[in-house]
Amino acid sequence: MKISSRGRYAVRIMVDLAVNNTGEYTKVNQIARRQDISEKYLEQIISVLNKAGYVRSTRGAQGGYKLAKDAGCFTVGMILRLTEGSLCPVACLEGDTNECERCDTCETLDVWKQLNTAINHVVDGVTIADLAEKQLARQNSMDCLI
Amino acid sequence: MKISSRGRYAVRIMVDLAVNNTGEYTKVNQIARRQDISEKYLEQIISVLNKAGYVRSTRGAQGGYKLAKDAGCFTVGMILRLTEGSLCPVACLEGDTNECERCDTCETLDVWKQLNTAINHVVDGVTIADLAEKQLARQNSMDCLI
DNA sequence: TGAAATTCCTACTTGGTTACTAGGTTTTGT
DNA sequence: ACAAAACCTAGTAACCAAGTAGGAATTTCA
Repeated sequence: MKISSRGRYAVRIMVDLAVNNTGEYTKVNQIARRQDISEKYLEQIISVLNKAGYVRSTRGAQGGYKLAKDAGCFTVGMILRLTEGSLCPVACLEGDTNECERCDTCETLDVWKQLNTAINHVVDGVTIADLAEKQLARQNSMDCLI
Repeated sequence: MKISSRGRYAVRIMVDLAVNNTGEYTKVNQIARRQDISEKYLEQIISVLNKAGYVRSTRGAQGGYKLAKDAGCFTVGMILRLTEGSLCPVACLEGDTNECERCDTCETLDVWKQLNTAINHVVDGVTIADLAEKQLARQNSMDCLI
């Protein structure tokens, strides 16, 4: 029941792009430095976000990445499902029909459904913009102390 | 973000013992047959439940297992934490103090906290007795159809 | 036009975990 | 004594996570 590094990093990358958004393209090595993630690994993860159309890229010198849309358009759930695969706590709840043979008499299906609902409710209720805003607020309050 | 077979099986074993509770000891092969789980694998899982004091056993002929307490005393969360380890979606929320270096500035910690709370709320809010009751109700309604 | 900077693509590696299977030991009722 | 059970430990095959590595393709700029 752990979120993998891939998923966690993907969310952090999106928030990083939102927080440091200047309209320009951000390079992988900048994100990597700020987020303390290996450049090579980050490359792989951001390429998934790119193929899904969540970020936009340009190659070559002065290239980089930026969010494809407003940060408010992306929920944490979207990012996690993309990078983690399904967030269902049990395989039988994936897809439209339950393929499990025991599903009609399953004693435990109900708990997994509740769990699934609760998880989705949280991750689909938080956007990258929400997280970015909080981060900016935190940074500002830190600046005041200096 | 999947519950493992171990965890799922452990919950089913507990519910099975609750549903089929006669006061007598139930043999592993009976549970295995009803639940369609390999006897040997089930043995290993139930031994964890035994060591935790959730079930009680007697060896030898006519031996077996039964719930150590009333089914209402056991939550799904207890069983899962025992067999899965922690249910925290991220490692840094385990334990009393957050050991993560970035935790003071972490952009994403808040989502994981919300997720953790939501998960705990579900699994700690459902007992083995709840599941067993529903199962018995289901069985009775099936009997009526025959 | 050439060099540098950058994304893009693919393969590999290492280590751990899951989900079992297998085989033997101990205990106990009859 | 014997059979039926729980108990214990080791092994194993397959998979996945979390990277590392190296080079190809593309773009900018001097």
